Amino acid sequence: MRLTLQDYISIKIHQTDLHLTGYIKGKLEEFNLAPEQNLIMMLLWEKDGLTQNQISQKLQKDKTNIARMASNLEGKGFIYRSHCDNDRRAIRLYLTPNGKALGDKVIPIAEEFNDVVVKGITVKELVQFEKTLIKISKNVDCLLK
Amino acid sequence: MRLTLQDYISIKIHQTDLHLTGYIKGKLEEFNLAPEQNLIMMLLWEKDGLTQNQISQKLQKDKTNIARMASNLEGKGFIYRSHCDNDRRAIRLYLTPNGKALGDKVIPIAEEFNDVVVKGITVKELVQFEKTLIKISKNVDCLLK
DNA sequence: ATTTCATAGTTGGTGTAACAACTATTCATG
DNA sequence: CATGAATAGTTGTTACACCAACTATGAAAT
Repeated sequence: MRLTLQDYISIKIHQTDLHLTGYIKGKLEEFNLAPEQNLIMMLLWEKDGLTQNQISQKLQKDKTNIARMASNLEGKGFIYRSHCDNDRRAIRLYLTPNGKALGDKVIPIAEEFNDVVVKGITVKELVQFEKTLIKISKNVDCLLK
Repeated sequence: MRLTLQDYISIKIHQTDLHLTGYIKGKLEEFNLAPEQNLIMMLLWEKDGLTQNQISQKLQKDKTNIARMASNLEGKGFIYRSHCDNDRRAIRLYLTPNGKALGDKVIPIAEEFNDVVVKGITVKELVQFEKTLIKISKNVDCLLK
């Protein structure tokens, strides 16, 4: 029996992800911050001065994406980049005063966003959901070895 | 208490989606077919001659994306485009012999992909997972009104 | 110390997504 | 049937995601 597109769980996940991204994109628009750029900022608000490589690992993103997003954030005046003294290859990202100030406005929005997302979902349900997500991730990760 | 990035369910969904996309991308590479292009092909293998607008609705994608992907698929020789006789605005997509032949090879891979994704997950667990996904989608959809 | 390998980052290219502005056709209404 | 609204598609722009190929720097090994 042939599957229709709607039978593929991967497609449902993909479409949900697009909904989520679209939603948060709208929320962040007024701050001139794109969703993935915001993730870098979230890391820096937590710990300033991370290298691009550290950010790349934490966000599980390609280093090329981080480089371009960092360049973009620098252009917007939220961060500046400076070569690391110990290792001249590495570049550390530091918040500008503007970037620091932005956190006070954006962090509450991020937390409120999460509240909206999980509304009407019990803790138990969410935990089970995350378990299934992890199973799915692991099922396809085996390719990478 | 401040959330770390890993506490955001949306980020977990996003990263799982990226894993899935990366996996299927690898599987389809040898056929010169990108993941989202494949979705259009899946629809056409099911029912040939759909308009771009119909495809756009079925895939819940922006019409601009469909237009460009269709143009791409035409360039690869898998489909051809032809203005609809009843409505000169609309463009129908038709499989070429090459495109038809591709289905015999790719459809089994798509179904095998789904098998891999849901491996070790019970039907009950999957149903619950989908319910939660829908809840999450609905929670952010309210913005659109 | 020199060669070699590994690591951090950049650049170029392709493939999605989403939005705005545009053309061309069709429909709806007076 | 003429005008305006709606619809189908295209083009341009921005932001990711990923790959390959590149530079620069650092580390390891003989």
